[in-house]
Amino acid sequence: MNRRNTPAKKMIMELLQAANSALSQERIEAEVKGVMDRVTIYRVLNRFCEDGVTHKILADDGKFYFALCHSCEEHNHAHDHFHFRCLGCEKVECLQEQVTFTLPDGYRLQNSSSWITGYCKSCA
Amino acid sequence: MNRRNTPAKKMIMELLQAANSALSQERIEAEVKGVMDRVTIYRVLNRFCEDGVTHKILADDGKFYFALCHSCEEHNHAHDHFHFRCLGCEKVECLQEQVTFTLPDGYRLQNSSSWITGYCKSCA
DNA sequence: TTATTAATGCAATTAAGTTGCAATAATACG
DNA sequence: CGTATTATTGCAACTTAATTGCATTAATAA
Repeated sequence: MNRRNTPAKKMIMELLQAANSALSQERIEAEVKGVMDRVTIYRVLNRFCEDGVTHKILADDGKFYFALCHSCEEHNHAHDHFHFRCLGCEKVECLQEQVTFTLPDGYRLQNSSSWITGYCKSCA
Repeated sequence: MNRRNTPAKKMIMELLQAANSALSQERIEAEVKGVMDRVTIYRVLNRFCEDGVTHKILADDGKFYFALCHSCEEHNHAHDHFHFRCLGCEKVECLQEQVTFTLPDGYRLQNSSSWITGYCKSCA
């Protein structure tokens, strides 16, 4: 199952790199308008995730956002920071701010996900 | 538009009170099995929200969970705590643990939502 | 006891994402 | 370079969670 280098894949990768933030399928679809099918975008993004070059996070708007893995170790994506979703430009970014908490006694942690919405510097 | 006291409404309210945690429509539907329509459950729950007796929160599984308002002031629901969703019993509960963070300069806060998944004391 | 209209049930729709399948096109190999 | 292999694509159809339209039912005010 060797991956192939297709125009769709290249274009989506470029968008992710240029954005320097997490993008939703919806957003990418808007950017590539008509160049490729809706489903292709989903499939390319999910393949990126399988390959560990991106990860997807479910935002507090119920949609998935895809971002390039930078500080993610293989199959252990770093998510212990807050995610910010701008209601203006709709960009999603990772904040420096770490998420910290202590679980009640006897609880076992599996995952955590913290979202902040508002307006980013340029949109405020 | 005066509200009426229907069996559906009563039953759902009792479930919410008994649960002492946030419930999804799915969960409520399972509990009332066949007594009322799926859509009715959604409508009752959403009316509760309109009336300020419950609030709904979108969990990190993409589903809405409804909980009675206790420490919520009118139209200003208190959410500055972590929410815990148990992967075993599927219960959602509010933790004591407060969510704290400082936004980068120039950012404006609108809302925040923090979720932790794992196994609660009885399921661990 | 009846009239008003909120609430319900059922079918259909929306939104985000996934799946099946035949057609297309990267790429490995002779 | 030409061909075979099979990953990738596009289109239609499906899934899941939730909402909407509309005719019918049933709280409740009179």
